[in-house]
Amino acid sequence: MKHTGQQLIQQLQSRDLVAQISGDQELQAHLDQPRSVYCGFDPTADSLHLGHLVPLLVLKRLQQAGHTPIALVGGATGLIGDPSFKADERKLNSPEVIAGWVDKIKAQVSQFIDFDCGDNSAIVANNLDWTAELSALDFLRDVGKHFSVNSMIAKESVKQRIDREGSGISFTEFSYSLLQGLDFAELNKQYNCTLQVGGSDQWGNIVGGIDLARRRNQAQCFGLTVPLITKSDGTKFGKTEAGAVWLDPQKTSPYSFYQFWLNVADADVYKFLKYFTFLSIEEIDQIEADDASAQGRPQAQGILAREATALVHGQSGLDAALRITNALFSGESNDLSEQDFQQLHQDGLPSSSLSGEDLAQKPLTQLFVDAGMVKAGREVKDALGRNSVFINGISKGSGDNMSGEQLFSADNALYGRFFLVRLGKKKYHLFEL
RNA sequence: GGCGGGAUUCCCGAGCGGUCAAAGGGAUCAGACUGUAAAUCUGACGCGAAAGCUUCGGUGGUUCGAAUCCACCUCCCGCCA
Repeated sequence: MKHTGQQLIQQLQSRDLVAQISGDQELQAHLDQPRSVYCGFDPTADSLHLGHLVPLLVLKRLQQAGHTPIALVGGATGLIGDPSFKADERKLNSPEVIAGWVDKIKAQVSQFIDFDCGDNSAIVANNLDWTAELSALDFLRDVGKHFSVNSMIAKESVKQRIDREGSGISFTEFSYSLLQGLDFAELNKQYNCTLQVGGSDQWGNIVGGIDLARRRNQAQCFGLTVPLITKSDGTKFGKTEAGAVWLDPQKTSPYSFYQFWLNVADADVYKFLKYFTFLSIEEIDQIEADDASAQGRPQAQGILAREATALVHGQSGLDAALRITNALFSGESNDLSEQDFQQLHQDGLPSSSLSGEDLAQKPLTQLFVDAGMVKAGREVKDALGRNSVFINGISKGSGDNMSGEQLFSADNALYGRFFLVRLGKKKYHLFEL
């Protein structure tokens, strides 16, 4: 082992990665030996998003420390839906849809942990494997018998649903924590897994699993939760105007991903460096000290953006993101070469082509909505009203809305076919004739 | 099964026959200030370039006029069984 359990836990704590922990001293001693650790990911969409990244990285950190990570994909639990701290009952997705998502999430999770490093190579499991054939009666007798409804309804994670006027909880969702408990007991039996990691909203479910493993397997298990990620301004972490920040490059391009990190508030950036990078605490402290003593813009966001993007999208993804960023945000974008434009397109800068017909008939508002730049024409109208729409660097106003044909004529294009449109300060789109 | 309560624009939430595209807050977008931050201030915030068009769970009805009243339906919640 590279570190003692105590060192390992202290490291995590120094990064503020520990919200709750069970059996403090015992867990530390337990981790002096190589152990198996699991974290579950339910397929609630076709991709994981930033919220999943912290526990996933904790799994990686534990693997680096010599433990065996087990990534559990919730093919079964995804069919049910976790009610923990959710305000409303959620609608169920079809088994076919979930099965498709399971495959995608398995692949994503697998990027982050090492499957080829000897004794502690990672494992991916699917809880559908031990629940699909389980009969309802067996489940009620073998699992349900170990859970007390009294304690389940007392749990904070479902209290809101039980107390709150106008909401309720179905038996299906209420039973969720039994399934998760079963997962822990099952992984304990199959792989001798003794630690579960999860978000702090998972604490209730994890504790349930620890109890079940003790009762069914006479095993002592532990839980560790990572804190809920918050932002200093109180808005939800991991959202942009386009919605969630996904790990799938098809859903959130490496460029957008990079930009997300670059725009993190100063008040959050050092915290996020601890969560989302593998830089040492000393390095992060040094960055913070340097920023504090320097004037102007801190360097932390740039470091965070590069580290996180490389971690999720690899060096090539980072390179593409940097190429676009440099082209758009430093210097004159009109200086770009023809090859540069082609590269931007390949690198994933949002692009679309223009047809003569559309240009003749549609106002800019409609053209930009069609291109996916904005959700509603109103945003364009608003921006035009403030002269903050730029076509190849030239500001356009409300009067230009109807003259798309002229604005996007070949004469005005760069290299006869490219238009780089900027809406507001940061939203770019490449149009091609 | 019985009895009550509810469904409003992304979210929360007012409205209870005309003055309602619908208060207020949050989120979001644009502008100023900046550092592609934060905070603050300004504007926008159903769709539409506009004329105008379509909304307040659904379907019918009463009325000159309905988110607001009536009937039925759907879904949700609570209490009791």
